Amino acid sequence: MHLSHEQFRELAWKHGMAATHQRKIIFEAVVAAPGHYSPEQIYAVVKRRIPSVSLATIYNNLRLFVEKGVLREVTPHASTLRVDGNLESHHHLVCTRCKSVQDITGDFVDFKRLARQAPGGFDLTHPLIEVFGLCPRCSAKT
Amino acid sequence: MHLSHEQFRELAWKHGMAATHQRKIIFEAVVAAPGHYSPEQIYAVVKRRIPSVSLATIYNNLRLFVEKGVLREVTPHASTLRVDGNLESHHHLVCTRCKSVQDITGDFVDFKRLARQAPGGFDLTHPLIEVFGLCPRCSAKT
DNA sequence: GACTTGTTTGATAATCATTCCTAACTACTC
DNA sequence: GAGTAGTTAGGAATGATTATCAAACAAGTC
Repeated sequence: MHLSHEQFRELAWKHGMAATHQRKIIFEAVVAAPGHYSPEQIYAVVKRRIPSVSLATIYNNLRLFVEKGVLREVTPHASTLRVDGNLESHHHLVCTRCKSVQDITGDFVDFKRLARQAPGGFDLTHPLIEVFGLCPRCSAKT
Repeated sequence: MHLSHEQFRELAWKHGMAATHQRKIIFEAVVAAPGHYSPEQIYAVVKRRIPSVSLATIYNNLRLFVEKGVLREVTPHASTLRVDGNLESHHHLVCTRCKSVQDITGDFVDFKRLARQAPGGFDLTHPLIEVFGLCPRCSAKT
């Protein structure tokens, strides 16, 4: 996907960011990516169009895009490993802002339907569900 | 939670691991943790009972526990940031082994029920769902 | 179109979580 | 209780991400 300078400027404007060339190219690279690229991969793509670009610029702008709500983070997670000692069947409620995790039990997923919609071969014998939202504390801060 | 030496030995045995003292203390620390502790926090707890323990031992054993299926990882994630350029409403199917993420659309979550079971104050106005399983490739390898 | 101000960039150093390495130790077998 | 394979402690190494800071830039003002 390519945008005109005006289109991108409007998009950036709407989210309170200056419309720089780098930002436009990075945004295009992310949206055009077939899957979910890592910063390094995006860097490689952007470098083809702006050879002088710095990896730090990729990181800065990805972060900015996520903060401004233009893009979202896949599996938002605490920056460190967490393990689950709760051996009962349960799901998780994850706060996208502070990354806290609460356990939740209950039967709110239609697994039959899910299985039908999942691509063939995806093994859902022990599905775990994670629901993202805002915990009370972060929600209050807004 | 404290286990007798015999109880832990049996548990370890069942999962094909040797029953070392360190492992027992680490396991107890994780299961006793009220929330989801980080490796550093578990290290601090274990250190109170085994002052000479090394942080690497915590990491090694947490990884082992997860591999052997004794504990599970909270929000399994790729070791690097991923952003989502898909601006349509959709959910994710995440492979717990290779960490790949596929997009999935569809209506398999009962949000009313979920809202009822979520603790008060948790903001679910833009819920994202992530379903963990095994992608076809990893599922085939077993 | 030049001026100004606050923002962004690029290059590199710094930081943080995690893994690797190796010699010394343990659990378990016989 | 000696042998052996697997485990540990400790520190060095790695890899992802963030901080720093001087130079370049965006965008509003004249």
